[in-house]
Amino acid sequence: MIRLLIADDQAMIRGAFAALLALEPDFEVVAQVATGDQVVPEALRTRPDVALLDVQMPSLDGLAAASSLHEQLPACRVVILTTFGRPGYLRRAMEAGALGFLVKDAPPEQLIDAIRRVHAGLRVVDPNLAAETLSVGESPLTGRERDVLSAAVDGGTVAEIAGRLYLSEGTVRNHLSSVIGKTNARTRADAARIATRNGWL
Amino acid sequence: MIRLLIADDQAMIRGAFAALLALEPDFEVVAQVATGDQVVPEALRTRPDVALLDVQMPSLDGLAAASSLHEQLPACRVVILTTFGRPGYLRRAMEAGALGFLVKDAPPEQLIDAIRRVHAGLRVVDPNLAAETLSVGESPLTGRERDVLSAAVDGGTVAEIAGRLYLSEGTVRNHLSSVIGKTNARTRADAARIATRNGWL
DNA sequence: CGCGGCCAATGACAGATGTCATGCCCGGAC
DNA sequence: GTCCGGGCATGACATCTGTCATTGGCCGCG
Repeated sequence: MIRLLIADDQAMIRGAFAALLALEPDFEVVAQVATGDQVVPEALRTRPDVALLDVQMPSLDGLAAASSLHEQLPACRVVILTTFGRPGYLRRAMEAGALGFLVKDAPPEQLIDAIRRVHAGLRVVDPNLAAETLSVGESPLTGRERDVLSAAVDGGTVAEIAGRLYLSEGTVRNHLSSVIGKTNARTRADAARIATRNGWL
Repeated sequence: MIRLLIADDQAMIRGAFAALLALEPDFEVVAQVATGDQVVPEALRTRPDVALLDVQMPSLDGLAAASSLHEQLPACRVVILTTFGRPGYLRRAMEAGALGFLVKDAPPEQLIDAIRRVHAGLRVVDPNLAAETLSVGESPLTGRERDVLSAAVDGGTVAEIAGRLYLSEGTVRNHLSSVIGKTNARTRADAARIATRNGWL
């Protein structure tokens, strides 16, 4: 019997996954949580064999939750599940100690299969995404560049970003210029789009 | 017995919903499709009582699929299901003849309940979203403004947008300026964000 | 018919943005 | 120790953006 924990912020999806997985005779869903910070406490209480974590969750995302879970309960294997197949996510998931990484548009059998494999200690990664991750490479952005770009995604002006980060406008412009160069973007908005798509933010 | 059609581009979600709904003794999932353009043909073949349509689907979105389904098979009630509770979606869903509108972070029981109610001919709408829709109001954008803003979302320059739409740069700037004013945004990127959030694109 | 709205375009202007050169400080690598 | 890269800043520059006034053509409506 494989004991499962499901973490996803969307209740309907969570319930649907639980229903899907409960159909398997050797699966048992022992916990469901909606936020990242509930993962570790609930896992310590219910001792699942495998944790299914969505990347997008409020208060603590699935990747961060994975790493603290891996640290505090190494016996529990982690499968990361996400809507968006972003290269950076996969890289971070691996660094966080996850064994499995799936995108939600794969067929359900693949999830079921992945859970069994991961439970057996094997790694399971979407092959297309793995290839893309290798081709995209790591984020070329420095820490500060990432900060500045993150502050720019909501469409604010340079002055606002500078104010928010306590920097001079010139410095913000320099960082943004550097980011635009590194991402081969044409404008700051384009750079934000590219960095987001690659999971660099 | 309520016969169901499920349309969602993400196979895993589709399968999970199917599993969840099949647990109900009076539900029967008779069709699953991945794209909007498959909805009508499949519905004509399988004659479902209720169609569950996701908004985000390739080639034809759930809202467009809803309206042609409503036209060609009025007996089939439509429930729109979406990840993003955007006011504009709800408005368009109602115009397309949908009876139900739910966001995916509602609990699963609500979906089950909604299907039964919709099957009985009742309307089911998320109350929070309904309130927000009323407060946000209709899109203030003219057709051309929407075109220009849509072409601007990917972060291109004015020159690129002008080229793509066969307009002069000045005209594009005028439209963008108008959009920025109407959305109370500070920059074009901000306007794009606001319009997207409201489902105006 | 005239009015108003949408669309397209032009010209002009202030201000924002992206780029570049240059300088300083710091910490880690050699 | 020196060297180098990251972070921060300044100043200068060309260009791009956002705004405004104005013009004209094209509907649709009273």
